Amino acid sequence: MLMSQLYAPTLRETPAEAELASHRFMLRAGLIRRSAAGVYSFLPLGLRVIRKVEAIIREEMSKIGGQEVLMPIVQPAELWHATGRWNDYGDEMFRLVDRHNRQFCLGPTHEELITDLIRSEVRSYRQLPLRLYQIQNKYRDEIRPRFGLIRGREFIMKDMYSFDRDEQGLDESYWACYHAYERIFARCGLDARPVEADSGAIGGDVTHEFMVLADAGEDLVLYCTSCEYAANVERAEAGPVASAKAAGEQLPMEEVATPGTTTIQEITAFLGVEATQCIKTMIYLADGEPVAALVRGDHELNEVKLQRLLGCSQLELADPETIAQVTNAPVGFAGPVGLAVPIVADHAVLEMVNAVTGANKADYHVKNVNVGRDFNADKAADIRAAQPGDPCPTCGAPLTSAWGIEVGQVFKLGTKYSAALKATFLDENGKEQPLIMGCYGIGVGRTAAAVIEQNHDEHGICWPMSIAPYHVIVVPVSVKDEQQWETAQAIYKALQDAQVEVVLDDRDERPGVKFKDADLIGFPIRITVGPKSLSQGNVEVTLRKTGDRTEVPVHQITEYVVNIISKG
RNA sequence: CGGGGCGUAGCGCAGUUUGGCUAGCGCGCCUGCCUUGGGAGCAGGAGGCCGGAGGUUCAAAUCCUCUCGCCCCGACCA
Repeated sequence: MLMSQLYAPTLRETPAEAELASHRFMLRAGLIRRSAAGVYSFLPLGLRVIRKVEAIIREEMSKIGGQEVLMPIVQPAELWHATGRWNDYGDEMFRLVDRHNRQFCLGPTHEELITDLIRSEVRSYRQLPLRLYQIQNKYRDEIRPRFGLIRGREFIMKDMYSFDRDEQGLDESYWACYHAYERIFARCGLDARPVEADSGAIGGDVTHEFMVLADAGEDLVLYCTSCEYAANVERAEAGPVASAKAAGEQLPMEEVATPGTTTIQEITAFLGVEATQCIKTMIYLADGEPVAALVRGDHELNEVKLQRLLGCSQLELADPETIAQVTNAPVGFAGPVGLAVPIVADHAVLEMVNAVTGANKADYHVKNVNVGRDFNADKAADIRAAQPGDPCPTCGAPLTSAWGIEVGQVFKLGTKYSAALKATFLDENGKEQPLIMGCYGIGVGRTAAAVIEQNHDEHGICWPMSIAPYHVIVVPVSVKDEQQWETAQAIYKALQDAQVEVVLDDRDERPGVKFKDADLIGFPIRITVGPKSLSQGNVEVTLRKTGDRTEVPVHQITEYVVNIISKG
């Protein structure tokens, strides 16, 4: 490909919309252009990268017996009604109505479709296991699309669905895919790590997310530095805390005036106590029913854990009116003593002695509150967010935290969809059983973006060889110099003949312009054909990632480059 | 959805507070000259319904009303 013909409109300045490195460089290097919020076109260079990521995915899916299918983006509402997700998905689903007033959605995912697709054909255990996958656009009307391809409303996703006869089969499918994902991300040049995760609306109980650790990540990951434990903060178990019970005698409860102090920070300053002595009481509405959740003052409540514990489909902080009704006080003075709604307490709260908490009375708190004597929790559970420094649930060493970009997730779904859609098979005994399902997604565009987050410098992208849009760019310092131009063309042709993906920068530009564009786009190898080296019969090979420069004789250049590429 | 901000040339922005002649600047683009190892220089040039609609006014990018779009923070999220 000639640079003068390549549709890669590079930008000198960064468009105002972009903040993250991946977003900035994808725009500046001419990989993508925005069409609407969270909706992008892929230009030739961007598409080449996407296709390479997809090719790696296809190879690895194929290795574990995955067969590719293509399913509709437009999906009928009935299937979604059958699983209840037409409602559960809420505003995140793009919905449309046809001329006959029939309802459809743009598929945010394909569990319903795939289950419908196989349920009439798969009849026998002899047809199992079955692993089907698709790579295609999916649609989610995100509340806030951002960061370019990292959180779009239209995005390319690979999803594999597995169908097995029993739990053991599911386990095999799950771990086969888990290991395929490790290979896929490694081949894309990513440092990705699997972490335990929450399964959210999609259902299921066992699940791992593959996280690319990067400051730009949207998920907080807690991991252990001395063992393999790693988990999304939504899921991370909070270990036990030191009990205060032995430390002190229970003192008589005492009401104190605390005018205008509604936050833990204000209370600790006003009363001169530690946050660890305070009980934070939050009133939630679980499917509309009020419930009080207690955590220690220095802890954060984990809503995902609370929701899972309560088994509700909607969980939100109660509005001020409800709080006033439940606690007889304005927001900021809630406490468990004498409260008439169900109380859920974090384990750490049960270990507290002589705690400070709201008095359920405007401008008052109570001191020396003790569990068992002054109030009882209806449920005690792990409902706080684990935090850095907490003991690892596996080995007890302190946990560390980091931000992660979720590039893939594997789920054991079980029978949620097969039961709802009556996808069954006959086992060896002729007995009808629901198929046991798993699903396994990879965000393709997001993976490419994550690669840039981990592989860039101030000048631009540093593509790993495996997914670089082209391997090599040949840059003659001056195309007007006959010897340089002839040599550059000869090298270009020789590399093409050797199946190298190469671009020749044939533009009559000053060298600085060509070098800047080469760095921005991120060709892993640059061959500079200039007067200095050429007088020695050499050209200069520069590696984008390391900046290493090597003089190579013109007649050896093809072999030299092919060798670098084959090493990845 | 709540809070904040922005829509003026392909990109980045000024001008809007205090209405006034032909709407500017840098980059990019086109032509010519010149230059060729890290985004050169000179000269000439093209490109705008100032997001859209309505209103006020002798006069609107500028004031008013409505609307559409985008960005950031939060809530939310396979």
